[in-house]
Amino acid sequence: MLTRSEEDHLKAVHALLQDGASAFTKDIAERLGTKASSVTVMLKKLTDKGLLKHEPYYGVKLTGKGQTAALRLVRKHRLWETFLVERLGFGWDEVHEVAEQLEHVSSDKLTDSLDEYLGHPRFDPHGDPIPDRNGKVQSRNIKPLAGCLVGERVRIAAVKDPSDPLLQLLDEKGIGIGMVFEVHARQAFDGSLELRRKQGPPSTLSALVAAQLLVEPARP
Amino acid sequence: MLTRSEEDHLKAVHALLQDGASAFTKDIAERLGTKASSVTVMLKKLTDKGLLKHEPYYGVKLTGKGQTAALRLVRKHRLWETFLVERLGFGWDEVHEVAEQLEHVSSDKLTDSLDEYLGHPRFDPHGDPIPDRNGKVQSRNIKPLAGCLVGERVRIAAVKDPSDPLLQLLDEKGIGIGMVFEVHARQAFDGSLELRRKQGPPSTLSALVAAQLLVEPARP
DNA sequence: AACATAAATTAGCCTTGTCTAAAATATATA
DNA sequence: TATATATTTTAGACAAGGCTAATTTATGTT
Repeated sequence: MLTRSEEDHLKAVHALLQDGASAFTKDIAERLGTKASSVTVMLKKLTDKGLLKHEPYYGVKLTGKGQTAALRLVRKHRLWETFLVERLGFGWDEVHEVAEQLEHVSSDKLTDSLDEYLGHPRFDPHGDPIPDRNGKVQSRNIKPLAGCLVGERVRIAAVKDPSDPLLQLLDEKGIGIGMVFEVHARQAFDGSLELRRKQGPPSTLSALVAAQLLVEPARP
Repeated sequence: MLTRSEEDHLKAVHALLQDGASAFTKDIAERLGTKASSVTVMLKKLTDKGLLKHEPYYGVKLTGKGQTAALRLVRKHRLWETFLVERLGFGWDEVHEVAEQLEHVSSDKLTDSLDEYLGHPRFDPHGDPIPDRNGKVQSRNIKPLAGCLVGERVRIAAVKDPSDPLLQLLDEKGIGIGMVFEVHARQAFDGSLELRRKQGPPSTLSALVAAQLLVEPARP
């Protein structure tokens, strides 16, 4: 059984390793709002429990056991986010903090029942994949919107680092997961993009925001 | 903001005071699976926070603020139990432990959304009333014992017309307000009922007496 | 009244998880 | 290569919340 703090550290490591990056003590601390010295202690503890490999002064890697545990947490987090948005009517920018608490409730029966109740969703409201009960995630052909060519037709698949201000901005511009756009123009001087949708007004996005949006190919 | 342990103690006090009984340190400890000495410390802490009145060596009472906080916990607990049973298909005997965890999730928006999602239920799967967002509890779901079915588990809530001889009779049979029984058998020919309690001997009541007793559903 | 017993409290210790400050290590630069 | 800097780890302190053991208070009995 893991404590809440252990779970938080495990999830932070998993999140940092996600993008192919490596997980450093200071990054974990920053992500959790604690100090590096505290993280060191927890890393040792999780290593002793066989959840990760921690070579002092070098990086951290997840063991198979740690990977499994981390994926269970991710699964719970994203299932709860889905529940909050789809059933309780939360905005997609209001769910993170609450899901952060709900994910620590430990009951396999609860998790699996919720999964079934929601119809085994494979992606959460932010477009991130939900691991199934065996830890399998559905993979997709996604890339940053910023790298798309003019004329490409794409579906918004996910938000890379979903911060509240960013989600709110997207909400204001009427951009959400699952929506389909055509890249209509790119400003050479600042890299901003103009998107067209089938109906409704076009939207202009800064290069910075476009780099945060992950898209998948969409049929015309 | 209350810690989880503070919430647990507050709820224990509230539960003990429910039946008109008084809350003693050792009872709280027993209920929480801790030691009396630990409880004493927490009682002092909650008293300092203005949630209860604790006269050392005498009892504990809830302040208005404490009552409000306790009712919010009860509300969350029972709403989650309802959700688990009605939506996720849990058995009524499987929900307590999970609801015990879920009730500590702090988000008013979550609680109120859940309440609305469930259609503002007024009683949980055990028949216990669910306080509304202002702490109001629905007048209880009471009915004459005489109309109960064999197998029902009920708490004695009131005596309809309390005459001295009747009260004396009940006293002799060891029956009082707040006690919980299971209706174990009904004699067809005269309508008399046999009641079983958790410990101790069974009691047989005439149909006349059973008509005088008002009961409410009780959890096992 | 005096004493025995039960319950509550206090005192002191332990574990967990955090912190700060100091020491150790790795890395970049002159 | 030597050294400056950034990062990590270690050492020691502290608060929360639990425990045991000893003390205090209330209550019941002779």
